[in-house]
Amino acid sequence: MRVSRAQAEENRRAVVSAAGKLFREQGFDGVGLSALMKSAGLTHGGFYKQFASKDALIAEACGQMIAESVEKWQHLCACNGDDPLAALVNEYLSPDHRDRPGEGCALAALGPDVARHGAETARCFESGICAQLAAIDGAIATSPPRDTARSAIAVFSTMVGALLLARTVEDQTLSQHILNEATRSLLEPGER
Amino acid sequence: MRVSRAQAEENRRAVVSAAGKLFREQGFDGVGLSALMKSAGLTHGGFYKQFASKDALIAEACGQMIAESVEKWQHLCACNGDDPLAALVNEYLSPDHRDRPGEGCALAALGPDVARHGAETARCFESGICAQLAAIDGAIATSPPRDTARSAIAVFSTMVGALLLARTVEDQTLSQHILNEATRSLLEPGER
DNA sequence: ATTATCTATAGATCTATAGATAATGC
DNA sequence: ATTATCTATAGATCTATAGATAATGC
Repeated sequence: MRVSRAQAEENRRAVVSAAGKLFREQGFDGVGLSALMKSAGLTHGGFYKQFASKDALIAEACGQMIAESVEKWQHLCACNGDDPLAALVNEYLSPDHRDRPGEGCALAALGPDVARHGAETARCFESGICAQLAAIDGAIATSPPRDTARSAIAVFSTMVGALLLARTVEDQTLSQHILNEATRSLLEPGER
Repeated sequence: MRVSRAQAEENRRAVVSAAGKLFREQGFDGVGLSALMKSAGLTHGGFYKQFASKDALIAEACGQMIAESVEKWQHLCACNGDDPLAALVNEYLSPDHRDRPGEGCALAALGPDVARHGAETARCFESGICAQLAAIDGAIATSPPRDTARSAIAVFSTMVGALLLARTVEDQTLSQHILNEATRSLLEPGER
């Protein structure tokens, strides 16, 4: 039943990865350790050899998700030097991102869960938010001027809020309209 | 042990009201029926004489929360005829609203929970969102022109997203900065 | 010999139900 | 007599732990 040290480490990574997906889809309280371990191909008994508690896994999964998001944003900016802001906004407000919360922005999927949880996960999200704000600041400076020159905080707020609205609404037409309208308001060209 | 019909109806309202507060504070999955009934001054055994299931209560509590929000928004607009948009934004992005999710916007507190839940609660939120968008549309038309003439969807998205960010962040200074910056971007005066 | 994972289980909590109780309302 | 609420409990699930098992790694 024992596996090699390398395999064990990969198993551990698989658990953290499965946790990231399942938490975003169903919330911290919506996933039990049994289902979680099963989703990583293991049984629940082995959990506590890898993690001190469910909260410890939550903290680690959050760190992982945040790191991935920030990296993805920086990559998007680097690959779209002529208009990085458009790249970020179009990606973030795409139907694909809306429909796959398990692989998307942890803040939009778990924000309220994090606010209810301990300070450790909150601080983790905070550093991610700051990094994403910095990415937007950089993107604004590099991108062509818009009609409505807005701060990074205003841009990010609009993005997160629009995604939340589009996910909450049932009517697909309205949902798409929200994404389109938010995108338009963030990217409409200016005269300067 | 039995109470009068009027009292029973008031007890029922107390349960729905307590549910609205506790759900917003701790999420649908974070509150058990036992704690919920206790918070309304009753024992858990009586729950199923009043509600068909926990899901039924969730749907009813959501309807109640949405109705209260919409009414509050309309009242705010009616009482601030000279600049209803400023009234809405200042209220929504106030530290008080940020710090009391149990009495605040259900969308910001429960958006992801609703998206994970059944279609019934989602439709309930959808009608509330439409009503709030209509209120913003009316407010924009009545309020003085802003530098950045934006659609109701963009304004609402920024409001919801900023509240979510301000609640997630741990650092109080940053949290306040988010609220201030979003408010400024939504209300800075225009020339027209 | 060590240890990653497994099966089994403890103790708590959750949703839901059953039957008892006692005050209302006809 | 009806019924709103109570106590008690069933059955499922949740976090966490204990001890068994079998393959790794020295």
